[in-house]
Amino acid sequence: MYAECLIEYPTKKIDKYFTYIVPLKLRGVLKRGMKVLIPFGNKVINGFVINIKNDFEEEYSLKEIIDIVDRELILNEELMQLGEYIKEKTLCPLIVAYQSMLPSSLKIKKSDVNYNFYKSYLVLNKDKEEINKYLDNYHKDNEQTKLLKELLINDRVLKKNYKAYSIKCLKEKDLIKEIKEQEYRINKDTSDIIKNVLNEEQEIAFKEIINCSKNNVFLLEGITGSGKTEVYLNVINNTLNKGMTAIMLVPEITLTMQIVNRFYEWFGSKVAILHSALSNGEKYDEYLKILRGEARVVVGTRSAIFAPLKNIGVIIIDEEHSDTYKQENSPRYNAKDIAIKRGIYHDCPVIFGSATPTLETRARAIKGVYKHLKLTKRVGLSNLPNVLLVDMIEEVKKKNFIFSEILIKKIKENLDNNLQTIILLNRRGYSTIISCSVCGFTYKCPACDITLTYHKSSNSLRCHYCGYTICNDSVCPNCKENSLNYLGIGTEKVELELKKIFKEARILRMDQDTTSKKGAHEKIIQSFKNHEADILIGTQMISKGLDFPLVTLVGVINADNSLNIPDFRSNEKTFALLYQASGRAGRNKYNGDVIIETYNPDNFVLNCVKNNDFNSFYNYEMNNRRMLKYPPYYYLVNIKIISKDYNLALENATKVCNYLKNNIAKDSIILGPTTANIFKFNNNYRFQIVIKYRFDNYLMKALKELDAIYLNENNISIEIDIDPERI
DNA sequence: AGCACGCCGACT
DNA sequence: GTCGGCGTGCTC
Repeated sequence: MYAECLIEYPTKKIDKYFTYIVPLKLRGVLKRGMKVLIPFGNKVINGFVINIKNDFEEEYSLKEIIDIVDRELILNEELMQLGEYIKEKTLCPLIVAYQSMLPSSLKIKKSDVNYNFYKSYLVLNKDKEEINKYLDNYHKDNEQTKLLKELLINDRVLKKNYKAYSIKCLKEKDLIKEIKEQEYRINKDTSDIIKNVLNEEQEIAFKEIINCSKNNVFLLEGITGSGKTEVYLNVINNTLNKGMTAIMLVPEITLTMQIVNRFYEWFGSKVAILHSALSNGEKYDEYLKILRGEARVVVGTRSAIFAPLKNIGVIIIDEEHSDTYKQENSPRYNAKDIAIKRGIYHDCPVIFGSATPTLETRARAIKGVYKHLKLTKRVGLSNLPNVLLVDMIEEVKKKNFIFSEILIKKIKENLDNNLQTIILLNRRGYSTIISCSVCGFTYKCPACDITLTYHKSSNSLRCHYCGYTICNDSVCPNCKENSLNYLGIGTEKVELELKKIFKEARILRMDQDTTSKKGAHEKIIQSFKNHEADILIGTQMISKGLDFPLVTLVGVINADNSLNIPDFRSNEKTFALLYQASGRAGRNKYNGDVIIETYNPDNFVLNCVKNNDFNSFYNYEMNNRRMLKYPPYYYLVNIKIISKDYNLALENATKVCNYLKNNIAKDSIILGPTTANIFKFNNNYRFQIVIKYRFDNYLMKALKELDAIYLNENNISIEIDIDPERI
């Protein structure tokens, strides 16, 4: 008996099957989809079984499989096929597709790590009568007595609650023994909660979804605060009651703990969570719960779409517009595509939910490809906030460089009324450009092509792409003058300036710099929620799905920031960011205000935010996309040609371009080569070519061939991103 | 990916 | 004469 295996190395050079002999002891046990330990070259590595067959025709001298890594861990047939699909669609090595499905990836070298988690308990080794007799003769009032008495009442006690010495004595007397039981690290119970009655719109959406048990994709378009989560919870509840299972994806778990806790309240231990912030042990536990069928609802981030659930009854993608659903490295899959693929396999509904869906999704909903469900009313008493655009050109004339008059006035009002304020600025650090006013020198990262950001708290200059850090010595390194200017505003500066203006205000800042430690997110959010601070300053991470009842004011500093990013989605991203941020204001009985500071108060996108008008934005941007031939009218492929050698990169970019011109459909558009968005990154020069196409029967073949050409090149590499999130 | 093998340059 | 550079090719 023989097994065809993939090798754990995630490279295209070795993306093929290797045949091994199945030893007698594993016959009948070894299955397709299992991780195995195999000799390869002169090393022992992990492999992954693709096929088991009875004969082999090759002339190799075969080696034997050493062992199965984990007998419980096995990829089912659906996921095995899904792996092939991902390889085909994203041009990744097959093993990479499977690695992204498994919890602790195949890459882990120490294959002897046992992730099973045990707790040790103590139990009686004699019957209770004998123990009582023993206690009658043993009169000391020590821990041993206490332990025995405890065990007469409870069947077992936790070992760690007692001293090793006492345990040792009792063991020697043969009175107690130790047992081990496997435990899950995460264990939640349902709690009695008020399950809100659905309003009319929610009820309609709920009914539509549950009455269509077949495969259908829904867009649940609901404004912020309209209670999409309640619809999800009811749909999932209904699915579980039918004996089926459910997956729900969220953009980032740490910021969505409020939703996860709702899931625990409703479904308790039936919920498994999967995301990257879990420890390897926790991941393993949650994965086992799913494999064993104990967890029937999976909540998680992108890769949770591969949860090995059987009999899936619904798949939900919350905040559908989030860019986190697209993986930015190999395999470059989009969880939304996988959701649709799995939805077809299980013939179950797929729900995309958002207040600001992507144009692609909304266009499909309007065309009738997806079913369009709408929630237009905010739940409870809350009203939509008033949005004000402030012209910063006028403010600068009044020497207000960061905060406009009206923003300061409103913050003050909020402080006086004991209400909370959120300030959004999509740039971290203190100052984003440091340049010399004498010689014009500007600090740049030596490995990347961007300016360094000044961080005042650590007095350092940092590259936000590669992490390069140097100490700031306050003089221009070029002309040695003490003439450095600190331009461009970051969250750190906003915090310090606000502290100067409002000396008694309690201010929190949430950005990558203040949330690098595990649990820091939750701590800041909880603290703000408990009203331990008046003002929360942060980057876009504060705009997502958070619900703070006392926040009545949201201020946006330099809203133009994200409009000016050179990407076809920058309008869409800006609208979503500002619209979602606005949704943080006035989620309760208070009315909310949103103040957006901009140098372009006439900008159409910003005015759509002001008018809370997604429809106008949609029509405007669809028109842009149609004219510029972008999605949803055209599909995109982004090809990057990367080398440490500038000339080599440029030369090959031109070659690739010519190759494409000769090998793909004539009506497909080839743009470039141009410099990539981050032209130089980690000392690599990056050129890119963008393909826009509608139907192209030659494209995939050409891309595969291109990939193969660069396989054996050493100083140059190529990256192909099909349906890129940004270009 | 990792490693061995192999063929040319500058050193104790 | 040897140590070591990294180009090439193989791993069931």
